[in-house]
Amino acid sequence: MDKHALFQKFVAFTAAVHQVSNEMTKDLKPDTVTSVQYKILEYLAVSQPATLSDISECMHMSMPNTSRELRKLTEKQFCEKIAAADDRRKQFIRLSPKGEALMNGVFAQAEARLEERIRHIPEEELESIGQALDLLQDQVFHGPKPG
Amino acid sequence: MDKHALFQKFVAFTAAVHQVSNEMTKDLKPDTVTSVQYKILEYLAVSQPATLSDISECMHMSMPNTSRELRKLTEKQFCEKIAAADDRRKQFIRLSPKGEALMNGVFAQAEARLEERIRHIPEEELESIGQALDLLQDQVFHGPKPG
DNA sequence: CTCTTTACTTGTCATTTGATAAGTAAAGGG
DNA sequence: CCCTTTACTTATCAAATGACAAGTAAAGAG
Repeated sequence: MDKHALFQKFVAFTAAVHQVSNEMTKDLKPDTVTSVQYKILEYLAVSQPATLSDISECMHMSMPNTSRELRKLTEKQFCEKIAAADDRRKQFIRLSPKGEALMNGVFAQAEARLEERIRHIPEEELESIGQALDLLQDQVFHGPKPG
Repeated sequence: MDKHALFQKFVAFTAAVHQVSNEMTKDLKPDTVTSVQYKILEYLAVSQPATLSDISECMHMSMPNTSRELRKLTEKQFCEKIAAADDRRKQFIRLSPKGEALMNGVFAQAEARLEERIRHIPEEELESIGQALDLLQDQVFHGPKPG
Protein backbone atom coordinates (compact mmCIF):
# COMPACT_ATOMS: atom_id res chain seq x y z
CA MET A 1 0.00 0.00 0.00
CA ASP A 2 1.41 3.32 -1.15
CA LYS A 3 1.56 5.74 1.79
CA HIS A 4 0.59 8.68 -0.36
CA ALA A 5 -2.53 6.86 -1.55
CA LEU A 6 -3.31 6.07 2.07
CA PHE A 7 -3.04 9.75 2.91
CA GLN A 8 -5.51 10.60 0.17
CA LYS A 9 -7.92 8.07 1.60
CA PHE A 10 -7.33 9.48 5.02
CA VAL A 11 -8.20 13.00 3.88
CA ALA A 12 -11.35 11.90 2.11
CA PHE A 13 -12.31 9.77 5.08
CA THR A 14 -11.89 12.41 7.76
CA ALA A 15 -13.79 14.89 5.58
CA ALA A 16 -16.62 12.36 5.33
CA VAL A 17 -16.62 11.70 9.07
CA HIS A 18 -16.83 15.40 9.82
CA GLN A 19 -19.60 15.80 7.30
CA VAL A 20 -21.67 12.90 8.61
CA SER A 21 -21.21 13.67 12.28
CA ASN A 22 -22.16 17.29 11.64
CA GLU A 23 -25.23 16.06 9.84
CA MET A 24 -26.15 13.70 12.64
CA THR A 25 -25.81 16.21 15.44
CA LYS A 26 -27.32 19.05 13.45
CA ASP A 27 -30.09 20.93 15.26
CA LEU A 28 -29.52 18.88 18.40
CA LYS A 29 -27.71 21.69 20.19
CA PRO A 30 -30.17 23.44 22.49
CA ASP A 31 -30.40 27.22 22.02
CA THR A 32 -29.55 27.74 25.67
CA VAL A 33 -25.85 27.07 25.07
CA THR A 34 -23.43 28.42 22.47
CA SER A 35 -21.44 26.23 20.07
CA VAL A 36 -18.32 26.32 22.18
CA GLN A 37 -20.26 25.56 25.32
CA TYR A 38 -21.96 22.66 23.58
CA LYS A 39 -18.61 21.25 22.49
CA ILE A 40 -17.49 21.37 26.09
CA LEU A 41 -20.61 19.47 27.15
CA GLU A 42 -19.93 16.84 24.48
CA TYR A 43 -16.37 16.55 25.73
CA LEU A 44 -17.52 16.20 29.32
CA ALA A 45 -20.11 13.61 28.36
CA VAL A 46 -17.30 11.40 27.08
CA SER A 47 -14.41 12.36 29.35
CA GLN A 48 -15.76 13.45 32.70
CA PRO A 49 -14.58 14.16 35.22
CA ALA A 50 -12.03 16.57 33.77
CA THR A 51 -10.06 19.48 35.15
CA LEU A 52 -10.15 22.92 33.61
CA SER A 53 -6.66 22.35 32.30
CA ASP A 54 -7.75 19.14 30.57
CA ILE A 55 -10.57 20.94 28.83
CA SER A 56 -8.38 23.87 27.94
CA GLU A 57 -5.77 21.61 26.39
CA CYS A 58 -8.08 19.23 24.53
CA MET A 59 -10.25 21.98 23.08
CA HIS A 60 -7.25 24.18 22.28
CA MET A 61 -8.58 27.16 24.14
CA SER A 62 -6.85 29.46 26.60
CA MET A 63 -7.37 29.03 30.32
CA PRO A 64 -9.10 32.39 30.73
CA ASN A 65 -11.60 31.62 28.01
CA THR A 66 -12.13 28.09 29.25
CA SER A 67 -12.72 29.44 32.72
CA ARG A 68 -15.28 31.91 31.44
CA GLU A 69 -17.24 29.35 29.44
CA LEU A 70 -17.20 26.90 32.33
CA ARG A 71 -18.52 29.59 34.61
CA LYS A 72 -21.38 30.22 32.19
CA LEU A 73 -22.15 26.52 31.94
CA THR A 74 -22.09 26.26 35.71
CA GLU A 75 -24.38 29.28 36.05
CA LYS A 76 -26.76 27.60 33.63
CA GLN A 77 -26.56 24.52 35.85
CA PHE A 78 -25.26 22.18 33.14
CA CYS A 79 -22.15 21.23 35.04
CA GLU A 80 -20.63 21.28 38.47
CA LYS A 81 -17.22 22.09 39.85
CA ILE A 82 -15.89 19.77 42.51
CA ALA A 83 -12.80 20.62 44.50
CA ALA A 84 -10.11 17.98 44.14
CA ALA A 85 -9.28 16.21 47.40
CA ASP A 86 -5.52 16.05 46.85
CA ASP A 87 -4.85 19.51 45.41
CA ARG A 88 -6.98 22.45 46.40
CA ARG A 89 -6.01 24.42 43.30
CA LYS A 90 -7.63 21.83 41.05
CA GLN A 91 -11.28 21.45 40.28
CA PHE A 92 -12.96 18.49 38.74
CA ILE A 93 -15.74 19.36 36.36
CA ARG A 94 -18.63 17.01 35.66
CA LEU A 95 -22.07 17.25 34.15
CA SER A 96 -24.82 18.07 36.60
CA PRO A 97 -28.00 15.97 36.54
CA LYS A 98 -29.48 18.63 34.26
CA GLY A 99 -26.43 18.43 32.01
CA GLU A 100 -26.60 14.65 31.96
CA ALA A 101 -30.27 14.80 31.03
CA LEU A 102 -29.51 17.23 28.24
CA MET A 103 -26.75 15.11 26.77
CA ASN A 104 -28.74 11.90 27.16
CA GLY A 105 -31.43 13.49 25.01
CA VAL A 106 -28.88 14.54 22.43
CA PHE A 107 -27.28 11.09 22.31
CA ALA A 108 -30.64 9.36 22.10
CA GLN A 109 -31.52 11.39 19.01
CA ALA A 110 -28.12 10.84 17.46
CA GLU A 111 -28.49 7.13 18.10
CA ALA A 112 -31.86 7.11 16.34
CA ARG A 113 -30.27 8.82 13.35
CA LEU A 114 -27.42 6.32 13.28
CA GLU A 115 -29.89 3.43 13.37
CA GLU A 116 -31.74 4.98 10.47
CA ARG A 117 -28.47 5.25 8.61
CA ILE A 118 -27.48 1.61 9.15
CA ARG A 119 -30.97 0.15 9.03
CA HIS A 120 -30.42 -1.53 5.67
CA ILE A 121 -27.11 -3.13 6.60
CA PRO A 122 -27.19 -6.89 7.28
CA GLU A 123 -26.06 -8.26 10.63
CA GLU A 124 -22.83 -9.77 9.40
CA GLU A 125 -21.80 -6.51 7.75
CA LEU A 126 -22.39 -4.69 11.04
CA GLU A 127 -19.93 -7.08 12.60
CA SER A 128 -17.30 -6.05 10.06
CA ILE A 129 -18.07 -2.40 10.66
CA GLY A 130 -17.55 -2.83 14.38
CA GLN A 131 -14.21 -4.49 13.71
CA ALA A 132 -13.17 -1.76 11.27
CA LEU A 133 -13.97 0.90 13.88
CA ASP A 134 -11.89 -0.92 16.47
CA LEU A 135 -9.00 -1.42 14.10
CA LEU A 136 -8.83 2.20 13.00
CA GLN A 137 -9.21 3.55 16.49
CA ASP A 138 -6.43 1.34 17.81
CA GLN A 139 -4.03 1.81 14.94
CA VAL A 140 -4.61 5.31 13.66
CA PHE A 141 -7.02 7.42 15.66
CA HIS A 142 -5.55 6.92 19.08
CA GLY A 143 -4.40 9.47 21.62
CA PRO A 144 -0.70 10.23 22.17
CA LYS A 145 1.36 7.05 22.43
CA PRO A 146 -0.97 4.20 23.41
CA GLY A 147 1.75 1.66 24.06
CA MET B 1 -23.66 -7.03 17.10
CA ASP B 2 -25.85 -4.99 19.42
CA LYS B 3 -26.79 -1.71 17.73
CA HIS B 4 -26.48 0.20 20.97
CA ALA B 5 -22.95 -1.06 21.47
CA LEU B 6 -22.19 -0.06 17.90
CA PHE B 7 -23.47 3.43 18.64
CA GLN B 8 -21.13 3.69 21.62
CA LYS B 9 -18.24 2.70 19.40
CA PHE B 10 -19.37 5.18 16.84
CA VAL B 11 -19.37 8.01 19.38
CA ALA B 12 -15.94 7.13 20.72
CA PHE B 13 -14.65 6.76 17.19
CA THR B 14 -15.89 10.06 15.83
CA ALA B 15 -14.57 11.81 18.94
CA ALA B 16 -11.16 10.24 18.29
CA VAL B 17 -11.22 11.20 14.61
CA HIS B 18 -12.00 14.80 15.47
CA GLN B 19 -9.29 14.81 18.09
CA VAL B 20 -6.63 13.38 15.81
CA SER B 21 -7.48 15.44 12.76
CA ASN B 22 -7.45 18.58 14.92
CA GLU B 23 -4.07 17.54 16.23
CA MET B 24 -2.72 16.90 12.75
CA THR B 25 -3.87 20.18 11.25
CA LYS B 26 -3.03 22.22 14.31
CA ASP B 27 -0.94 25.32 13.63
CA LEU B 28 -1.11 24.69 9.90
CA LYS B 29 -3.68 27.43 9.33
CA PRO B 30 -1.90 30.56 8.17
CA ASP B 31 -2.61 33.70 10.19
CA THR B 32 -3.76 35.49 7.08
CA VAL B 33 -7.12 33.70 7.09
CA THR B 34 -9.67 33.17 9.86
CA SER B 35 -10.92 29.73 10.97
CA VAL B 36 -14.03 29.90 8.87
CA GLN B 37 -12.10 31.05 5.84
CA TYR B 38 -9.64 28.24 6.33
CA LYS B 39 -12.45 25.68 6.50
CA ILE B 40 -13.74 27.03 3.21
CA LEU B 41 -10.30 26.62 1.66
CA GLU B 42 -10.17 23.03 2.94
CA TYR B 43 -13.55 22.38 1.44
CA LEU B 44 -12.53 23.88 -1.88
CA ALA B 45 -9.31 21.88 -1.92
CA VAL B 46 -11.40 18.71 -1.89
CA SER B 47 -14.55 19.78 -3.72
CA GLN B 48 -13.70 22.47 -6.21
CA PRO B 49 -15.15 23.86 -8.28
CA ALA B 50 -18.14 24.69 -6.10
CA THR B 51 -20.86 27.30 -6.25
CA LEU B 52 -21.58 29.67 -3.42
CA SER B 53 -24.73 27.72 -2.70
CA ASP B 54 -22.77 24.47 -2.42
CA ILE B 55 -20.42 26.01 0.09
CA SER B 56 -23.24 27.63 2.00
CA GLU B 57 -25.11 24.34 2.29
CA CYS B 58 -22.17 22.08 3.12
CA MET B 59 -20.73 24.43 5.71
CA HIS B 60 -24.12 25.21 7.19
CA MET B 61 -23.71 28.93 6.84
CA SER B 62 -26.10 31.53 5.47
CA MET B 63 -25.68 32.87 1.95
CA PRO B 64 -24.91 36.41 3.11
CA ASN B 65 -22.16 35.22 5.40
CA THR B 66 -20.80 32.82 2.81
CA SER B 67 -20.75 35.62 0.28
CA ARG B 68 -18.89 37.88 2.69
CA GLU B 69 -16.21 35.31 3.52
CA LEU B 70 -15.75 34.40 -0.13
CA ARG B 71 -15.32 38.04 -0.97
CA LYS B 72 -12.61 38.31 1.67
CA LEU B 73 -10.87 35.18 0.39
CA THR B 74 -11.05 36.53 -3.14
CA GLU B 75 -9.66 39.89 -2.04
CA LYS B 76 -6.82 38.02 -0.37
CA GLN B 77 -6.30 36.22 -3.70
CA PHE B 78 -6.79 32.72 -2.33
CA CYS B 79 -9.66 31.88 -4.64
CA GLU B 80 -11.32 32.99 -7.81
CA LYS B 81 -14.89 33.40 -8.96
CA ILE B 82 -15.69 32.15 -12.43
CA ALA B 83 -19.00 32.95 -14.08
CA ALA B 84 -20.89 29.81 -15.05
CA ALA B 85 -21.39 29.44 -18.78
CA ASP B 86 -24.93 28.10 -18.62
CA ASP B 87 -26.41 30.33 -15.91
CA ARG B 88 -25.17 33.85 -15.45
CA ARG B 89 -26.47 33.99 -11.87
CA LYS B 90 -24.11 31.22 -10.79
CA GLN B 91 -20.46 31.49 -9.99
CA PHE B 92 -18.00 28.70 -9.74
CA ILE B 93 -15.42 29.14 -7.04
CA ARG B 94 -12.00 27.57 -7.21
CA LEU B 95 -8.67 28.00 -5.52
CA SER B 96 -6.35 30.46 -7.22
CA PRO B 97 -2.73 29.40 -7.82
CA LYS B 98 -1.88 31.14 -4.55
CA GLY B 99 -4.67 29.22 -2.79
CA GLU B 100 -3.52 25.95 -4.34
CA ALA B 101 0.01 26.63 -3.19
CA LEU B 102 -1.20 27.36 0.31
CA MET B 103 -3.24 24.20 0.58
CA ASN B 104 -0.52 22.07 -0.99
CA GLY B 105 1.76 23.23 1.79
CA VAL B 106 -0.84 22.40 4.40
CA PHE B 107 -1.49 18.96 2.98
CA ALA B 108 2.19 18.21 2.65
CA GLN B 109 2.69 18.92 6.36
CA ALA B 110 -0.37 16.93 7.33
CA GLU B 111 0.92 14.05 5.24
CA ALA B 112 4.24 14.16 7.01
CA ARG B 113 2.44 14.00 10.34
CA LEU B 114 0.36 11.07 9.21
CA GLU B 115 3.45 9.21 8.07
CA GLU B 116 5.00 9.86 11.45
CA ARG B 117 1.88 8.46 13.07
CA ILE B 118 1.84 5.26 11.00
CA ARG B 119 5.58 4.81 10.71
CA HIS B 120 5.68 1.83 13.04
CA ILE B 121 2.84 -0.04 11.34
CA PRO B 122 3.85 -3.02 9.16
CA GLU B 123 2.92 -3.12 5.50
CA GLU B 124 0.26 -5.78 5.82
CA GLU B 125 -1.47 -3.88 8.60
CA LEU B 126 -1.56 -0.77 6.40
CA GLU B 127 -3.39 -2.86 3.85
CA SER B 128 -6.05 -3.68 6.42
CA ILE B 129 -6.30 -0.05 7.43
CA GLY B 130 -6.90 1.00 3.85
CA GLN B 131 -9.64 -1.60 3.58
CA ALA B 132 -11.21 -0.50 6.85
CA LEU B 133 -11.28 3.11 5.64
CA ASP B 134 -12.97 2.06 2.40
CA LEU B 135 -15.49 -0.12 4.20
CA LEU B 136 -16.52 2.55 6.67
CA GLN B 137 -16.70 5.27 4.09
CA ASP B 138 -18.89 3.16 1.80
CA GLN B 139 -21.16 1.76 4.46
CA VAL B 140 -21.44 4.42 7.12
CA PHE B 141 -19.77 7.73 6.30
CA HIS B 142 -21.23 8.31 2.90
CA GLY B 143 -23.16 11.30 1.60
CA PRO B 144 -26.95 11.23 1.18
CA LYS B 145 -28.06 7.99 -0.52
CA PRO B 146 -25.10 6.60 -2.44
CA GLY B 147 -27.02 3.84 -4.23
C1' DC C 1 10.29 30.30 55.41
C1' DT C 2 11.02 32.35 50.87
C1' DC C 3 10.69 31.75 45.95
C1' DT C 4 8.85 29.74 41.99
C1' DT C 5 5.48 27.28 39.65
C1' DT C 6 0.86 25.65 38.89
C1' DA C 7 -4.18 26.10 38.51
C1' DC C 8 -7.39 28.96 37.94
C1' DT C 9 -10.08 33.77 37.97
C1' DT C 10 -11.30 38.48 36.61
C1' DG C 11 -11.56 42.10 33.54
C1' DT C 12 -11.07 44.23 29.12
C1' DC C 13 -10.74 44.73 24.26
C1' DA C 14 -10.74 43.70 19.22
C1' DT C 15 -12.12 40.49 15.92
C1' DT C 16 -14.98 37.05 14.14
C1' DT C 17 -19.15 35.13 13.46
C1' DG C 18 -24.19 34.72 12.95
C1' DA C 19 -28.55 36.70 11.91
C1' DT C 20 -31.56 39.55 9.42
C1' DA C 21 -33.41 43.10 6.20
C1' DA C 22 -33.30 44.74 1.78
C1' DG C 23 -31.68 44.80 -2.88
C1' DT C 24 -29.96 43.26 -7.85
C1' DA C 25 -29.97 40.51 -11.81
C1' DA C 26 -30.85 36.48 -14.36
C1' DA C 27 -33.81 32.33 -15.18
C1' DG C 28 -38.10 30.10 -15.77
C1' DG C 29 -43.20 29.64 -16.09
C1' DG C 30 -47.51 30.91 -17.88
C1' DC D 1 -44.50 40.24 -21.21
C1' DC D 2 -45.28 39.76 -16.27
C1' DC D 3 -44.62 37.26 -12.16
C1' DT D 4 -42.09 34.20 -9.30
C1' DT D 5 -38.07 31.92 -8.06
C1' DT D 6 -33.16 31.39 -7.79
C1' DA D 7 -28.40 32.97 -6.96
C1' DC D 8 -26.00 36.05 -4.98
C1' DT D 9 -24.72 40.93 -2.80
C1' DT D 10 -24.68 44.75 0.48
C1' DA D 11 -25.30 46.67 4.83
C1' DT D 12 -25.99 46.53 9.64
C1' DC D 13 -26.11 44.80 14.31
C1' DA D 14 -25.55 41.88 18.29
C1' DA D 15 -23.40 38.01 20.21
C1' DA D 16 -19.64 34.83 20.58
C1' DT D 17 -14.95 34.13 20.53
C1' DG D 18 -9.99 34.88 21.12
C1' DA D 19 -6.15 37.25 23.12
C1' DC D 20 -3.93 39.43 26.75
C1' DA D 21 -2.76 41.73 31.27
C1' DA D 22 -3.06 41.22 35.93
C1' DG D 23 -4.40 38.92 40.01
C1' DT D 24 -5.25 35.04 43.78
C1' DA D 25 -4.31 31.00 46.22
C1' DA D 26 -2.28 26.63 46.86
C1' DA D 27 1.68 23.42 45.97
C1' DG D 28 6.36 22.37 45.73
C1' DA D 29 11.50 23.29 45.87
C1' DG D 30 15.41 24.79 48.19
